[in-house]
Amino acid sequence: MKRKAASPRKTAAPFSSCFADTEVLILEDGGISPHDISPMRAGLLLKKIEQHGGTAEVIPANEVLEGRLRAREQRDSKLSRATHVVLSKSLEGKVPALVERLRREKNKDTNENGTIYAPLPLTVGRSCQVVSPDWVSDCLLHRQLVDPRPYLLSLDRAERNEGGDAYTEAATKREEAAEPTAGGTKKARLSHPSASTPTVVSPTHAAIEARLAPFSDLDPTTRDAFFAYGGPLVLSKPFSASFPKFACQRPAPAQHPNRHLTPLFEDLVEMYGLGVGDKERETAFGRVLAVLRAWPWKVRESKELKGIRHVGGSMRAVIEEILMTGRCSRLEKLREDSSHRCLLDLCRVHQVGHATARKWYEAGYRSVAQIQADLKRAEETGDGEEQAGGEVERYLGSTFCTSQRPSMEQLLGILFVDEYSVKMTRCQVAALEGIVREAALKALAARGLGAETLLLQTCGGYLRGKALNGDADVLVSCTQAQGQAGLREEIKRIMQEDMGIDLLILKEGNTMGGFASKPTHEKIASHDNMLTLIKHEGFYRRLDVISPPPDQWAFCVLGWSGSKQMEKDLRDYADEQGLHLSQQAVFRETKRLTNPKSIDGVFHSEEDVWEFLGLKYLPPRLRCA
DNA sequence: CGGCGTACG
DNA sequence: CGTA
DNA sequence: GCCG
Repeated sequence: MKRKAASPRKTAAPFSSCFADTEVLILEDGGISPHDISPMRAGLLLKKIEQHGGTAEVIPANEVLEGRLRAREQRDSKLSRATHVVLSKSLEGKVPALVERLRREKNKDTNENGTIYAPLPLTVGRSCQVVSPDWVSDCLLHRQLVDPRPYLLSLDRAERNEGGDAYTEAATKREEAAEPTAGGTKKARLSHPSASTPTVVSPTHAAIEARLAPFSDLDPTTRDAFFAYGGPLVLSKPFSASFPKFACQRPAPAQHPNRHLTPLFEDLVEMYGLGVGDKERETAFGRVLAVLRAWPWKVRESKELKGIRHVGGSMRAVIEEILMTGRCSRLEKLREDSSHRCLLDLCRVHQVGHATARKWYEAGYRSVAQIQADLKRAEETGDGEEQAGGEVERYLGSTFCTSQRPSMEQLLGILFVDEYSVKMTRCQVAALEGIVREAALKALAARGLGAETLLLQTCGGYLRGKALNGDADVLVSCTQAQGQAGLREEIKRIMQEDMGIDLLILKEGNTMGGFASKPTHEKIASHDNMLTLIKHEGFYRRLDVISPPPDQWAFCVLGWSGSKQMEKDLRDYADEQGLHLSQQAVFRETKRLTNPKSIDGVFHSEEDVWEFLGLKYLPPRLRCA
């Protein structure tokens, strides 16, 4: 039964123009109590003001207090002057400092570091009124611009300290203009009708909007997706209490507000994993990194993260140091160690991790370049015989090859170390996908199967929307099982023989007949895959082609889409539900689930899998944890 | 204090 | 042990 | 390093 086409939205008339001609500057303070202006609340206020005909902008109060306003942020400002400034009660005591800072920022063009400040979007001391957020709520409630006087912040301290300046003169005038007996005191401290009932902006919808607000720099698609994601958010509790335990329960967009923290955590993960070789520490930092990538607003104090799973004392200490100094002494200490630097360099080679790098290091090799030099010597002193497609053999007599016995893959990794590090644009990944598609269509056509039976999806970072990718993970299958059998092998052959493509095969998996065994005694045909270097536009590109049977399609797409942390947490989460998730299927105890939906026993899409696990679906672009 | 994702080559 |  |  279809929905009425013209079903009017419940919120048919949510808009008014009560904020017309007002330009509101909201100072967000990062607090989470009902009286604070959390980023969530700030976003909500902003949205509401804009919906009702006004203009608004959110500025972090800390940045004003600390003089960290950036010229760029100011240039982007929609406001040339504010008619109202919204401050929380918790900042009331800081009003003098804020006023002072606002005036200073307004009057100077550069700070001590030479950073250029654009004029603040605030005409201090003119008609601008500093009010509590409840003014906004009450305007909304009455659908009109209410008298701001009861909501004015107390400026007595400001008056005392800053006597005679334009701001306090205006403030004084405002107070004089007010009924002399209003409240019986000049200190009209946030007293107003709804002071005892903290502004309730409760619907789930509002919560989602608010959670969305910090992501205003997201592209519209991601923004909409994030909007659609309800998430386990409870406004009545502190946000940290409703922050989900698992990465698969929270959206993590590529562009997130904590990029002042994540790059250093990425470095810590790499350093502990490859440099130090402490994989437990690596996972610990990786989990915190995932938290930061999903935290919906800019962390300003490490204590905001108190109580979040995986973020313990030493993690908060690291965060605090980065917030205070922009640096991480712990990481710097590790970087000073030259052995760590060498190990990281050696790990650039494909098929070389911490253990192999250490082995080579202990044998005296300090860099990839050094190994390349060794190989080059062998090439020059050797017979130099050219062997088509077999240049590797030329080096087999080198000191390095005889003493370290690198695998063929590693040798290729050394020779092509620069090519491996070159990333592809999305366009180039799409081109590789096109090549695989062409080969797959030919293979299917040869079996009398049409294009409509082709299943093809490029997963990995590409599917998550990454602009640059180190490889292309292309999944290929066929809705008809007989079309999938041997498909990957056929694609390889067509690419090499019919299309004349230069393919270096690094690895080929189960060319049929392999079975997954671990979680079940039931036999499940595993994926047919290959890892190759494909020459394209003059570069060798890493191309993975994976071909699962059609009934495993959804699990495979999910399993190859990442991020790594997302995959880990999906499995952890499944375990907690008494289930087992693999790239082939979901298992309960030891038996594969074949008929969970009691319809036809097939998971057709990623969505089906998420739903079965009891998870809100996260589109790939929100899996950047 | 054990465990940290998991299957595969 | 390294990779996805 | 953090959790159960």
